[in-house]
Amino acid sequence: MTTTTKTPPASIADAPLSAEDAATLAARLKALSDPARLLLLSMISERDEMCVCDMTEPLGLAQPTVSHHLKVLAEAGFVHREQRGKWAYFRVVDDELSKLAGSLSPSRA
Amino acid sequence: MTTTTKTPPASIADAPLSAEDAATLAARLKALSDPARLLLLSMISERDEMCVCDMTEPLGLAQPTVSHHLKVLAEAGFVHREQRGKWAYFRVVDDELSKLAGSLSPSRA
DNA sequence: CCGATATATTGATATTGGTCGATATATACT
DNA sequence: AGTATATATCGACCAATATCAATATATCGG
Repeated sequence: MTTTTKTPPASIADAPLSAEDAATLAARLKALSDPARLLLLSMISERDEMCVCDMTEPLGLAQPTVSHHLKVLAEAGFVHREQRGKWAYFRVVDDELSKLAGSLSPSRA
Repeated sequence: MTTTTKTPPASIADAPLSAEDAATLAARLKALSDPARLLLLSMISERDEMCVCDMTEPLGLAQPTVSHHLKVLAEAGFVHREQRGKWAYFRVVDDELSKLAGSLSPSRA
C-alpha cells in the first residue's frame, strides 16, 4: 500500500481545496514537473511497454538518472514496473493521467 | 525565442513529445506543484477575484512568501494581477488550467 | 508633506532535487 | 563457479526553491 489515490477528485476550480488535498495534488504534479519524466511518459506510452535499456540513449541521461526518474514516476502511480528476466519493463498507467487532468479542470472526466 | 506560434497541444499520451515541448509542459506543471500555490488558486477561484491582504492569514505564510507564490503563478499565466489603489487583486485565468489538463489527457470534448 | 498601509523586492538560509560515478544486486549464459 | 549484462541504490555535488526578516516602493488619508 502506497500512493493509490482513493480520495475524491477535489478539483481546483470547484471547491475549496483542503490543505491535505493540496499537498496530495502538489505531490502528483511535482512528479510530472520534469522534462525527463515527461519524455519518459511519452516514450513509454508511444509503445505499449518499454525496457529501461532503450530509454537512456534517447534521453541523453545516465542510467542511474533514468532509474531515479522511473522510480519517481512509479511511486506517484504514473507507471507500472514489471521485471522479466534481466530487463525491467514499464507501462503507463493511463487512468492516473486523466485523473490528474480532472483535478485541474473539472470539465473533463 | 518568443515566437507567437501557437504550438499544437502535444498531449503526452498522443504523440512523441519534443524536448522543447517537454520543457514547456514541465515548467507549467512546476508552477502548480506546490501546495501553497494550489491553495491560492483554489481560494482565488472560489471568489472571482481576491486581494492579497486576505491570502496570508488562511495560508499561514508570511506576506513575502505569498507574494512570491503569486508571482510564480502569474508568470506561468495561471493568474492575472490588477492593481487598484493600495491593493492588488488576482483572478484565475481559467483557460490555462484546462489547457494544461488537455496536455495531460487528450481532450475529446 | 507625513504617517500608515499594502505589496514587492532583496538577501540570507535551509531544504529539496537532478545528475553522475561507483557500487550493489539480480539474472542469464557458458 | 565465473563472467557479462541490466537495473537499482548510494554518496556526493551543484542548482533550484521555499521561506522569512528587513527593506523598498507605492498609495492613501490627514
